[in-house]
Amino acid sequence: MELYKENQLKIYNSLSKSKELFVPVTEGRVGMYVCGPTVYSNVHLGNIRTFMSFDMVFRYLLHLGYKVRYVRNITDAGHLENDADEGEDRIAKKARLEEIEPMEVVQRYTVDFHNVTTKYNFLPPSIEPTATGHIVEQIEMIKEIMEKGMAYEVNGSVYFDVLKYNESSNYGILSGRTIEDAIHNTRVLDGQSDKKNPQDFALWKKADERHIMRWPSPWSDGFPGWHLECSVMSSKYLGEQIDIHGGGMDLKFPHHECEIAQSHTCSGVQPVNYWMHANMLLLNSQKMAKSTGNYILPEEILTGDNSILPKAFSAGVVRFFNMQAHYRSILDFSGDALLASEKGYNKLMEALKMLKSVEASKTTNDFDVLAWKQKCYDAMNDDFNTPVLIANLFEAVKFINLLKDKKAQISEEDLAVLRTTLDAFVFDVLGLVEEETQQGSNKLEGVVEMLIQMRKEARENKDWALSDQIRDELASLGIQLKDGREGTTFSVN
RNA sequence: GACAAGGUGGCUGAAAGGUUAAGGCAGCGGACUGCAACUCCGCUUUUUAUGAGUUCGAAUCUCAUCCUUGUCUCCA
Repeated sequence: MELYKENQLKIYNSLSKSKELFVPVTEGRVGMYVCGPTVYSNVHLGNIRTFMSFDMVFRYLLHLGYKVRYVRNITDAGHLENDADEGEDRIAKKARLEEIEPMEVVQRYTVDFHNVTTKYNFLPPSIEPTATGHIVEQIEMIKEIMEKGMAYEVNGSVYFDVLKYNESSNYGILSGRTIEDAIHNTRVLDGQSDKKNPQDFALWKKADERHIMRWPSPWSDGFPGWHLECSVMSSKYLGEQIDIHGGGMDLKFPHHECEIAQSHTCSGVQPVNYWMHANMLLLNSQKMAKSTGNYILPEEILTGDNSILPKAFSAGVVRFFNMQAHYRSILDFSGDALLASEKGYNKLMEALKMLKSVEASKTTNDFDVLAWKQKCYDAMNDDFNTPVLIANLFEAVKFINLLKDKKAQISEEDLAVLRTTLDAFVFDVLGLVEEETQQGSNKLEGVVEMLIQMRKEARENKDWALSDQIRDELASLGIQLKDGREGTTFSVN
C-alpha cells in the first residue's frame, strides 16, 4: 500500500491561512508548480532556500508514493524595469552592458543555476519550461482574456482590467489586499499612462526600438507580461486546477495574485488548491543586498571564497541548516549558525555510518523504534515540519551511540526498521548527502599512513615533540589525525 | 502610510490554550588521551519584545506600544 494512504498530510494553505488536509485532485497524483528563477544574473541565495524547501516537499511527496509532476519554470523573457529604464527589459539591459546577446546571458545563468542546483543535490523538476518557449501560448491566453472582456489594448500594449475583474471576482483573495487599498497606496509611475487604472498590469508590452527581445503579436512587436508565463505554463502542463503552487513570500503580491486573476478569468475555477509560500532568508540578521555588500552567492559558500563566512561549508551542511528551520519561518544565515549546523550534521552522519556496523541482538531495549518512526512521519505530515523531524532523528542518534557502546540492544527487526527509516528521511526526504570520505588518492593515504607509523614510533619513544610536530603539520594541511583505542585514523577536511 | 509574516535561552531554532517551553551549537563536568583534538556520556540556561486584558489555566487568544523582515505593478 502506498504510504500516502496511511499518512494524513496537512499543508498550510496561504489562501485560507490555515493548515488543511492535503487531498489531490486526482488520487495518487500531484501537480506542483513553483515559480523558478529569472536568469539574468547568478541565482540568489534566497532563491536557493525557496527551491530547497520545495525540493524537500517534492521529495516527501515522492516518498509518500505520489506520482508527482513538478514544474519549475525558467524566466528568460526578462522583466520590465521600474526605474529610469522604464520599458526596457532587464535581460536586454544586462546584455547591452556586457555587449552580448540576450540569449547568451540567459544561457550563461541558466547553466549557472543548474550547476548550483546539482551541487546542492536538488532533484530535477519533471518539466522545466522556459517563458521564451511559450510565447505562442501566452499570446493565445491574452486573446482569451480579451475575449472574456477582462483586458484592453492601448497603443500596442495589452493590460488586464483589474477593476472589472474585481466586480465579479475577488482580486486580493490571496494577499489580503483590497482594491481600495491598492488605489490609495499605489505609487504613480511615469510612462504607465496607457493604463486605465494604475492597478492594471501588463499582459503584453509593445517593445520600443531599443528593446532587443521581442516577438510579433496581433497587437505589436513586443513581449509578454511577467505574470502571464506562470499561468500559461502551469495550466499547460498541470491543468486548470493544480494541487500545489509554491514560491517565495515576496511573490504573493502582485505576482501570484495576478496569476490567479489571469487563470481564473480563462478557466472560471480557482487555479490552485494549495498555495505554499517559503519565507525569506536573512544574512547576519540583515536583508541580503548586493548594494550593501551583505550578499553571498551559493557557489561562494562552497568554495569559501567570500568575506561573510569564516570558512567553506559543504552543500550538505547548508541543506541541513535550511532544514533545521521551518520553511515558513524567516531564517537567519550566518557563520556562527553554519558552524553549529556543521557540528550537528557531522554528528548525524557519523551515527549513520556507525549504524552500518551495529549488530542485532534478540531484543530491543530503551527505544521504541516503531513509535519513533511514527513521530518522524507525524512531524512531516504536520506541514513539512523538518525541524521537529530532525529533533526526532537526534533521538535515534543518541540511541545508536548507546548501541555502539553496547549499552543498549536492538532486535533484528527493529534494526531493519531503524535503518530504512533513517535512510528514507535523511537521504530521500531531506536530501542530505553522505560526504565523500575524501581520503584522497591511494598515494596520499599511503603517505599519511607512513607518517602515522612514524608518529606511533615517536610516541612509543615518548618523543612528544616529534609526535606533535607530525600531528600539527598535518593538521595545518587539513589532515586531522584521530587517536583511538584501535590506533590512529585520519580525515581530510 | 497600507497590507502580510514575525519578535522564544549566550547563538540557532521548535512548540500555537493545559503538568518539567523540542532539537542542534556553545558552556560546565566526566570517559578516552602522553597532552590535546576527534568521539561518547551527563549537567546547566530561557517564563517566551513591553504593558494591559480574556481564562481555572497563555509563549499560544484580544488590545496597545516598540522593533524586525517582506510587499505595494512586474526581484525567490
